[in-house]
Amino acid sequence: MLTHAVEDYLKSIYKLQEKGGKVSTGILAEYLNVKPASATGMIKKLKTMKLVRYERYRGVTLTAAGRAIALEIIRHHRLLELYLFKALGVPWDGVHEEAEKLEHVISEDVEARMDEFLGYPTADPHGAPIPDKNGVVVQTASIPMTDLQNGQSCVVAEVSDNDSALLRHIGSFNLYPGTAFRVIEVAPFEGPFTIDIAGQQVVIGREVAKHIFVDQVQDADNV
Amino acid sequence: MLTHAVEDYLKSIYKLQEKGGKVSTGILAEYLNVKPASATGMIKKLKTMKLVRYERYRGVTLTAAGRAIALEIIRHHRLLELYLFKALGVPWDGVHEEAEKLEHVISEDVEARMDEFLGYPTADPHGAPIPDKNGVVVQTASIPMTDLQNGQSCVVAEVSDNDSALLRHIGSFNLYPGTAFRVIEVAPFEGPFTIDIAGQQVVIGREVAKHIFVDQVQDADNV
DNA sequence: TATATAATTTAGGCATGCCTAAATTAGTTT
DNA sequence: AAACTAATTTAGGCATGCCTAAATTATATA
Repeated sequence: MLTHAVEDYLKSIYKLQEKGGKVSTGILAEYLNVKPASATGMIKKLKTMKLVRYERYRGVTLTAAGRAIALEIIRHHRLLELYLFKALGVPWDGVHEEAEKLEHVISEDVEARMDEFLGYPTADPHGAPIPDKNGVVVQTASIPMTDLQNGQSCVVAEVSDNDSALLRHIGSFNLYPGTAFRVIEVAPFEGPFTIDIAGQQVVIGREVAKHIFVDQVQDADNV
Repeated sequence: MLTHAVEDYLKSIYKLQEKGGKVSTGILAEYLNVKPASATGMIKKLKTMKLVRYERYRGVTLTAAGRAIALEIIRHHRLLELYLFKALGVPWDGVHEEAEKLEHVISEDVEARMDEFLGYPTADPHGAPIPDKNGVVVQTASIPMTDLQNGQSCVVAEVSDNDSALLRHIGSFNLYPGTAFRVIEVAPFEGPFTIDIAGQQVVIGREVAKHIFVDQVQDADNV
């Protein structure tokens, strides 16, 4: 059996690799709230286990075996988040922390039962894709909200899940995945976004907008 | 925060204390599948934490603080067992193992939500009492099935939960808590029990009967 | 190219919680 | 009471995974 630490490192390497190829020791350590020296030690261990490729001072990447484990843990995590949200009513800003602990101990059997209960879902409460049993993930082409211009219409696709307070804030505007809105104004000089959600006008700061990813939709006016 | 090991030791001391007062190092070690020397070390640690009373060579007992923690973990465990059984359909011979891992990581919030979902239950799938939020446990006066005589009628109250194969076996006779049956014959010389469950005759060996606890009921004939 | 700075690795330590082997204590016989 | 046996404790070790401090390597700048 793998230790929780090994699972966490693999998961983190996977996520960091998604946005930037090779992962440096420092970035990984920062992401895991661990000192770089500790990360070096674990990376060496992962290498002997053939779960990562690694050369000193040159960063680390997952092997196929390491990636498979990372995806399994991510699947656990996201299915758990959705299950806690839908079956037990845990608020969406609380599911991440809870799933973080459960993902390492849940059995494949219980996971399969949650999957069935949920109707084999493909996204967690924050819109992140749930890998299937074989580790296949559907990658979306969503863009950050900060890329939007005046007048554009879109649907929330995904929201960063690691900051509980931020999630509560975003939730207070009803900006859950699936919610449609239209940009009314982008204030100049890196200013905030004024948007229209179901007739309500809301102002969203740039820092918040960075954490919201959207899919554009054709505006009704232009059809 | 307490370590998983500390929680497991406290839970085990509680259970062993139930049936026999002071708990010896050896008994505790055997129960936990650990060497006596390891148990000695942990017991000393628990003593410095003021969770147990202990004198060398004289056994160990829980303090009020230790007991409170033990009961909280047992509550987690039994609520989880019932939740897995009822909400996710995990077979009753599998819930123990699963709950053993989850009990250490579940939050009070999630526990409260499961409790509510289940309608504030008082017993787990094996009939063991679930302590309430304040650590109050309702102790039952059930007797082992091996104490029954010819002709007696009773209802299954509780079944030992730690042997998965035994549970499957007991389940195959439908001897779940709440099931009523009547003793037709107790074979002499420590022989097996022949019982009647809803019109079906079944033979139960003594080794199995030891793990089944029952409440006697007044026989209809005698009313 | 020499040097300063940033990133990374090495070295040595610490806490947990387990182990085995040896020493000690308790309890039972003779 | 002496001797034996069983139970328990002490002593010393090991693996995990974290830490700090010092050494090393890579990279940018003068």
